[in-house]
Amino acid sequence: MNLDFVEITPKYVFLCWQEAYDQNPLKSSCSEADMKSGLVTIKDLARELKISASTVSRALKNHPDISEATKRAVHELAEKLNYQPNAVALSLKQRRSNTIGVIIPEIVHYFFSSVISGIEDVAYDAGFNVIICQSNERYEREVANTKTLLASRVAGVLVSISKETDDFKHLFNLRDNNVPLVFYDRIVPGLQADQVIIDDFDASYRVTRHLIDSGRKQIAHFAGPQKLLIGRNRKDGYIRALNEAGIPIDEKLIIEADTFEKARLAAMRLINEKRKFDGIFAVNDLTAIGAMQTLQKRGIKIPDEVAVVGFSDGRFSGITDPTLTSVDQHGYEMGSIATEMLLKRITAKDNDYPFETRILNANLIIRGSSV
Amino acid sequence: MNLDFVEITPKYVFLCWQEAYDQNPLKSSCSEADMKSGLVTIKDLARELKISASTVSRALKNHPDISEATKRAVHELAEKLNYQPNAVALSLKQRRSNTIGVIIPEIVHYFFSSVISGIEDVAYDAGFNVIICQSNERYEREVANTKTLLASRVAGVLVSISKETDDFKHLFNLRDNNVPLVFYDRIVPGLQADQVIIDDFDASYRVTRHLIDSGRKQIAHFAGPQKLLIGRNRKDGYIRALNEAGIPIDEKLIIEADTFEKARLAAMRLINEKRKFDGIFAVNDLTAIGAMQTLQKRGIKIPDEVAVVGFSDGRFSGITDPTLTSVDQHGYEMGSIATEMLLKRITAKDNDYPFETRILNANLIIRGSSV
DNA sequence: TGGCGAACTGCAAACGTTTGCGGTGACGTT
DNA sequence: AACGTCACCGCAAACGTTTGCAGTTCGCCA
Repeated sequence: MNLDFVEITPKYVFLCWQEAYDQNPLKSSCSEADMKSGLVTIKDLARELKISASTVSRALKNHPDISEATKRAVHELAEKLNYQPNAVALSLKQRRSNTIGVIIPEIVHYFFSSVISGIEDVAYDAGFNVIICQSNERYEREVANTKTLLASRVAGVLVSISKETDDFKHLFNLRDNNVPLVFYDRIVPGLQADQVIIDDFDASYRVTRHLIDSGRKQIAHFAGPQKLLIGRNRKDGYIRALNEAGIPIDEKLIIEADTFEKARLAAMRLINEKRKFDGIFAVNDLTAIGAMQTLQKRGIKIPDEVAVVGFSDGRFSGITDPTLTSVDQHGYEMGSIATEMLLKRITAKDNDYPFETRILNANLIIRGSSV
Repeated sequence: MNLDFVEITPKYVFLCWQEAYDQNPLKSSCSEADMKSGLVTIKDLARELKISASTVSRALKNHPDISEATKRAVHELAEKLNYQPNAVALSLKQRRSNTIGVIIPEIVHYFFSSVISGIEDVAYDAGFNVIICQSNERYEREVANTKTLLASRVAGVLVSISKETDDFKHLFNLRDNNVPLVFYDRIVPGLQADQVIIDDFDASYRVTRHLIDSGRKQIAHFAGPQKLLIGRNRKDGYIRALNEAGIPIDEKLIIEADTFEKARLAAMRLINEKRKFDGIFAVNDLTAIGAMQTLQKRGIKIPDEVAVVGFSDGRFSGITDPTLTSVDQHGYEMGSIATEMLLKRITAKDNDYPFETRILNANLIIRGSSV
């Protein structure tokens, strides 16, 4: 990490700035109440108006017991002194914060950042904050995250487990402390809980069907690791479609290759071994793009000679040439739906309705690489 | 948003799961103390051990006043009952939470999500939580975000302003309430504050120098909007390099085009108008990729006939053919450095040391499209 | 026997809210 | 004159911590 810092005042950066904005017109004519140190509190308002804190509290939320005159006075002063309710005091009182925790493997992925975006939007609309914890795919870190969230007394937690995680005590710990839990994308096998996942099997099935329907007969699959659920489900969908169409499975056309580089090598091998194939279904977009590049370099026309389909990785599919047929994983929707499910549990009076599993049907998006 | 939900129990999803994990060995032999409802508190420990809460509190942090015996007993019980300190009570007491707020335009961008990642890692190591607020590039939302963060009594705020924002009262509001502020990437003109930014001018200058040094003489610039600072700075760096090399500026070779589609059109136009050019410096990677595609479609060899350089957008540069020379914007470092600056301010006893502006030198990464 | 540290531990207040309950006038009704 | 009603407001406790200060035991020494 060799960064160079230039500690000078930037000359060219502030080329033509307006005058300094550095005078603030607000906060001019206020009494001594808010000058102590921190922010102004209900007590400050009460002292100023010579009424009790309870009255101020009630007035602020328009409780019917309070006279119009008092309400007006309170609201006016609150406005003037720029009163901001102290959420942490409230959280303490209610024994729960209006914050939901998110445990996420790695933010820096299009899919996961879309999920966060969906979470954030829904939570925001419901008046909830979200605190984000990255596990960085580490089990230890994930455990620490649950402790942090527990300490913050979050109202609920959304979690997608790390690749390392195969012990779930920390999650049970959350549940045992009555913290509602919703899993998204990477769920915990066998744990009774709300969860929302993608129907990988169905999506892969439809991808393969699409290739078959457009006349392809020898379809290769660049598969993901078979120890991962998504790897298995995607391969199974592919096989199912082939079976249904009466196309025999050719094991030589199924290659475990889930990265850009591996895909290039795999495609190279297929060509060098002179295997016949007229379609490739890759387990993710990067893999598909790697394959495409190799094919094109060998002069193979896409989609005329070989159709290529990817899976999900976000922003890439639109910028390849030809554009890449792929599957939309609906990260944003996954995040927003998971959050809705969580909020439902949080606000439910009796929390013992059955757990729900939502399976999102990923959309096949047909682009130039397959038609 | 037409999503199909399959509400059935997934048949194929749980193919070969192990037995249900759904028994939790913990939380078996505990007294009635933690059975009330919420989590176990210091008071619970105190009641159980028949000592005062103060003693428990002190014992937990190994205060020298407390006897070894008591400490041991407390720690043991805390462990047994799985005591988790209540961070919100602490926050209330300290009149400040150990949380830092982040205001970010849009999470779903490689650059910004890297920034978050950097923030999260540093904050985590310092024992701070981060609560994320997306402005979605909206002024209104940004204002609401500051209110939220103020209500949560965050210890400090990291902010990158939205594209809409040109009124900064809400930020002054934060500052007036003694909330330390650090700006990253999108700073506020003229506001005295800590900030960390990228040296766009220098990076562009070096990009252009690189093209010149490798023998290019007619270099086009696909520019960003000139009302944005980054647009101007990047163009200025380009011009400076040309000037220094004694190459005359050809206004016809400077085209405002900052999207994939606009770049394709712009490249098309250059070709159709039969302009001579042997290099393109694009204001971002997508633009560069759009240009590359058009060139390649017209049979122009990259980099032999025309060199192409992009700027920063993350994951794309490695997967094009040829791979794209670009500039690494160091999002992660920007996030971590900004967080370090913020933490320094938060923990400083006297907070009136001068504001600091850190300018990160973006790295030029030379790849296949320019050599 | 009284005094004096030393070694522990507890009391109580505070952080900023919310809320059940009780109180105080004013006014109208018997 | 006594009572009830109504509208409005305040008391106090609670949420879970921390911390200055004030005890309360000791043992020890003079």
